[in-house]
Amino acid sequence: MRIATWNINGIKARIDTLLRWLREVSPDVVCMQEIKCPDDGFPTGPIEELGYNVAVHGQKGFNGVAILSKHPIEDVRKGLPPLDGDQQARLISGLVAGPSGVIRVGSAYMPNGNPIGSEKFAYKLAWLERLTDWTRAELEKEEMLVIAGDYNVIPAPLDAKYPEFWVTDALYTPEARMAFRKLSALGFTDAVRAIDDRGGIYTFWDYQAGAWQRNNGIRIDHILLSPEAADKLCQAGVDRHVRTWEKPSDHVPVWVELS
DNA sequence: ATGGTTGAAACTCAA
Repeated sequence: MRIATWNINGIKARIDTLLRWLREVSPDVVCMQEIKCPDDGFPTGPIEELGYNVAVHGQKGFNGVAILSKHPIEDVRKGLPPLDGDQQARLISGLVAGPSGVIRVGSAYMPNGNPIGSEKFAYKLAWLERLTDWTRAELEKEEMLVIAGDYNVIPAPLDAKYPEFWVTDALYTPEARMAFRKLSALGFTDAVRAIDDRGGIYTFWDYQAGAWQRNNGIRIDHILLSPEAADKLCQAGVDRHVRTWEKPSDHVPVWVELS
């Protein structure tokens, strides 16, 4: 079964693009980020018409995550513990029973964290630590767990066309990269990296300064697999061609194929 | 040093 993640950058502005991609790829599960709408603003109708169930954790204007699934989504959990005082909608998870078995699938949108040293940067690092705490508890269940999303972290130099360009950016700070490594080290497999260890695989190109035309890209959207899920990893990749479509998101979909 | 772009929502912010 195919599980994908896509930072859509505004579901209302991108619904036709999403439907086109769903028809083309027909993934079993899609983790979405930056839907930028409240729950009742999500265009569930046309998505359900394509055979998907929908779970949404929305927010007006900013952030917002969702899960689409051809299989029923059970035990949906919204938000990242501790929930008190955190108004930002950046995590949703649910149990999906598909051809590969029962998987807890999480759609995660890590904070951007710029500029470095700001309150936002501190929130980013704290959020990654909270996610690490949450996943540590989940991993103890020794069940299939897939955390897919926009991590807003460039893990290594080969994950950027021009790494030196990013040294003053929160996405590439030693602190952010260390936090991502600490999360991964709990036992996750970075699916795309496990399949292909070469450079030049990017998931995001800025709208500005001709980043796409210059292939000035970075790999910040990741699919992390628990050991039980990694055992079933067959293939992984990036739907790069979607960036050539009209009115594209600045991110492209990333996917895994599990047996 | 600045500008370059986009979405959502509102006369600006976040990315």
